[in-house]
Amino acid sequence: MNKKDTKILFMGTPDISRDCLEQLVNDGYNIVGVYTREDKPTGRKQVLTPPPVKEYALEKGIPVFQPKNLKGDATEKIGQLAPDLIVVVAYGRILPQSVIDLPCLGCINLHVSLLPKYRGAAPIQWSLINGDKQTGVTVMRIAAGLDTGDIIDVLPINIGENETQEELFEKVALEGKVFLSRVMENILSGNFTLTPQDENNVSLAPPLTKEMAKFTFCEKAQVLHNKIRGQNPWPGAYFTFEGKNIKVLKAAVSDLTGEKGEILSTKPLIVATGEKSLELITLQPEGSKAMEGKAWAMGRRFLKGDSIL
RNA sequence: CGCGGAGUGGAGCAGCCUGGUAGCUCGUCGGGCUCAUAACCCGAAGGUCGUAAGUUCAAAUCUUGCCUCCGCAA
Repeated sequence: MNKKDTKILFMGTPDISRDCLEQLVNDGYNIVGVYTREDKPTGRKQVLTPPPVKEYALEKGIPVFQPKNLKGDATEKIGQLAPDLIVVVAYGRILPQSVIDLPCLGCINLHVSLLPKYRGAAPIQWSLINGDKQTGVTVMRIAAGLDTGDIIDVLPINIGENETQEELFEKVALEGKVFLSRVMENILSGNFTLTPQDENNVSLAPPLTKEMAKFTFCEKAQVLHNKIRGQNPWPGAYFTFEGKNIKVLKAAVSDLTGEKGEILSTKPLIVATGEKSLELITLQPEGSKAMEGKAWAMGRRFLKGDSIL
């Protein structure tokens, strides 16, 4: 089968999905439709905002579908589009078996982790929080269940020591879409093998929550640094001080030591932790804009030796 | 009308309640000290206090409208 004749149904929601869809369009595939999540109210004004994938699809004149689920009527609707292949990138829903069985070439999914590690919604975030040195993208054949299908191909990607969630996402999207493009060609030419996932090494990457984002200076500096970069920009790791939440956007581990929570330096702002200390480079107090750590320290009139535990 | 915080020299804040000469830490510039420095000392520049109106002899400060930024929630 060649690209033009292959009818592709694309499913995805966030930015990385948009990038992959764009790649497929540029590659010349026949995208017969795009499935994405419903528009969500966002921002302070609760404005209904479409997902990135939808915006792009509409721009390109591709039909967009946003059903609440894929069962029953929705399955029938997909059948009418008669796709040869369904490509899923971070759609946010699990496909029912009835849909998986529809396309003759099957369904494939691009997942941003080295499966079977980090199955689920937030693989990038967890790889950073756990301080991994490497992540990757996996293309697999979709099976019923959460990211459980047989692996078609894998692309490892190294993680920089100070890389944030935002930066890593961008890098992974960039490399991932090219990788997807290559794997797709192999699939069309029948040039691929299926490798089952090793069930003994499965781990999950559940969605992050605000509660998890809270930290104290009792933890180790390296652990905190990983939490901070893994949760920037969302949900944003924070600590509380005088009843207010202080979000830390950027930090670095320092070798200085002291009592937990003790301010070891105000210029730059360095706070002692459970092990070593943490330089707070950029932070954002509740109700304020992001600012330099030292600026916050000046405004609060901190002195070396004060504790902010 | 979802809840809330904030707009004061380049940065972060105080002052507002109890109206009456614009303040603090930092930065910038100049000079000094030092082997040297992100350290220290001396000096200088830089602000129609978001905006409009009202009250008053007098408003950063009190009242009201408007604009902008942000946190929470979604």
